[in-house]
Amino acid sequence: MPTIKDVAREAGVSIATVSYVLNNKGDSISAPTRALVLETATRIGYTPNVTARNLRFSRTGLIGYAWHEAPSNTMNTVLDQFIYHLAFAAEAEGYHLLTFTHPTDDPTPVYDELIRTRRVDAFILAGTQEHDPRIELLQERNFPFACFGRSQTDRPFTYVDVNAEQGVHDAVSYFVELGHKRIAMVAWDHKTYSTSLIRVRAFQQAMQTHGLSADLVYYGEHSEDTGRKALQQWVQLPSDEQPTAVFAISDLEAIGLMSEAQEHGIQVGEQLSIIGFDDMPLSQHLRPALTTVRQPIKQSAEAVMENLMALLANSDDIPEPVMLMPELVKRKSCHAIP
Amino acid sequence: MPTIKDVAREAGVSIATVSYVLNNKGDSISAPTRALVLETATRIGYTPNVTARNLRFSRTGLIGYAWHEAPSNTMNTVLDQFIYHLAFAAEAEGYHLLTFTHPTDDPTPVYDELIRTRRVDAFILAGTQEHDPRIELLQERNFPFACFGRSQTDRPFTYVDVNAEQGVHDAVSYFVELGHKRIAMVAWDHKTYSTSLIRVRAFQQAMQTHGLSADLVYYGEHSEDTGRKALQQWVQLPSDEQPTAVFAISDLEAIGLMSEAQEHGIQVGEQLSIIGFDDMPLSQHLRPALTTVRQPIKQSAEAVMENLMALLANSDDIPEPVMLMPELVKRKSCHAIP
DNA sequence: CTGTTAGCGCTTTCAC
DNA sequence: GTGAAAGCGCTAACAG
Repeated sequence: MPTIKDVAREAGVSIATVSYVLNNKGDSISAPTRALVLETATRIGYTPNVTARNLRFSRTGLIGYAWHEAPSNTMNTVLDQFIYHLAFAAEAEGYHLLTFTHPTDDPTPVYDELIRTRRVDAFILAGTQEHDPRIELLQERNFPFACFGRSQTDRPFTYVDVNAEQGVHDAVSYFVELGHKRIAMVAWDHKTYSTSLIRVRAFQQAMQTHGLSADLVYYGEHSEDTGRKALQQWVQLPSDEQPTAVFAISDLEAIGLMSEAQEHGIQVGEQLSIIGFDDMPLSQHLRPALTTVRQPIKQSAEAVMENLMALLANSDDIPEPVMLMPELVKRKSCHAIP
Repeated sequence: MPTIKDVAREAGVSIATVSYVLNNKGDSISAPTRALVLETATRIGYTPNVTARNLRFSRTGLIGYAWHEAPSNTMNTVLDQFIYHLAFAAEAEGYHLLTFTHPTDDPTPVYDELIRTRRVDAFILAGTQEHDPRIELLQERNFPFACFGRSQTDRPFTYVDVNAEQGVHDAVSYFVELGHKRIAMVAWDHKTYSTSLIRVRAFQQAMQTHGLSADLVYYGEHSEDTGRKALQQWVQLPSDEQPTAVFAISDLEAIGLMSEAQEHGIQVGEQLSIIGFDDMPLSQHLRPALTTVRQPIKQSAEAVMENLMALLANSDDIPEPVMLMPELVKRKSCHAIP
């Protein structure tokens, strides 16, 4: 592999000159020399060694991103999409993503190691927790990072999040417009998912706004089965207490809900309206096609990168949080009360 | 951030000594000096700069892996799982994954650039095509790589693949055991997916082995809808020509098939047996739970890394291809012919 | 046993 | 206009 030295030798100039030409620096290179260097470089197929450059500038061109756990059994499509768009957005800015994994219960050592070895220039965090030890670490180390998802912290930090409250509100309002009064929700256990807390609160608030009671909330883990169990429970209720509409915290739960309802002979749509959250790729293909709150994942990824770039350009001033609006995608799983 | 110089100064020794101690080289460092250096290093919090080390060794500790396209609309769970396990396997070997994207139609320039800039030490390719331009490029450049998936090439290369033939054979044999004779298949267009060709051929072969005709093969793109369309077509057939069992090239098509069948009032399992391929996380939750051919994704990722490590250790001898066995996971979507 | 030094490939200040 | 040389942080011959 040719180095800058080879180019210099071939062109009969010094390595400094080659560097100047290639970087358009030192505006005092004669046109002929410049042309000669350029020609020689392409001729012998020279490309700068990125590691050497990195050493010089003490940067890496890498952004660290941790894998969310165990995609083997849970189907975390949102983050799958996020990382893909993130990779794109990073490349648009001349960066690459360095992906890594860490134990669920103790993520910080890996972050610390990556910082200490100067393996990456910054981190992007997704799936942030209410009190996220990673954020604390990064703030303490004064290391650049941007988040997808909010968190409780003492010091401000830059993040992008989806206005789930708005999405939940839209979903509930839509149900109400259709004449529903008994509206239930399937949620996750708060302990494990802070996202759930936000959405449940938004649900309660929205219901209250419409003068409805939010007493039908079923809690479970993130799984298709949770939707099933919720329905099984509600089906036991006296018929006038049974929900006519259900808002599911994610499409996965909505799918479980749908199948279980169908097995109970309940017509989803006609007899039971369902709205999900996330707009999984599969959701539009369900029968009935699932009405759901779609998160703007691509825009989120782009916004996170944008924030990070701003931070990297000027580490003193932390970009303001960005809130993106979700969109209620109306399909066939909701009908009006006759 | 402290450097080796700082340690040397603090400990009152030369940087060479520090380096020796830290790398356990030059077995001639006195115990006291060694202890002193070690103590100083931890005291001032020294960690080697990985970029400097990389420059010295002309390595990067990075393995390039290209994102499969557009996870936004297709649900490519297999590769999603693969990359996750790959990240794990890479870290076990002291590497990290550098992920990148490229245009579908023209991947090679990005690979070329990554090679020329020496951004990565090797590549891992997944979703290999019949004639893969990436493989040609890497072979020509003499750059280390390992594949998940076979391909047609002049020169040998190292790869890991799942013995799809065996999986298809098991599926068909299972149908036959259950008494099925009219067995259909949903497949992908060959042009776009070489994987499909392999599975279709295996299907035809398996059918032939059992003395059955493989005339019921429906071709479509990789989508849930393809399963639906296949069923719609078969339903038109005279009843004695309709399939009693269907093998779907992937679970996604099986899901479409199932829903469509159910909408036609066909009892999946009892009246129509279905087997999928891949064992998507959702598949076990379907009703009936889907019988499917599970690919050993984790083992595949580990085997690919193992091959790559062997190649990196000795680039002269290309590790033999590895064939992993899939497993027929029997659930509820297949019943015996009465 | 430990230190001096060259060098990995590149950028940039300072001289000429 | 161009080149010599220092230096980014680290390793490893080679001296002593």
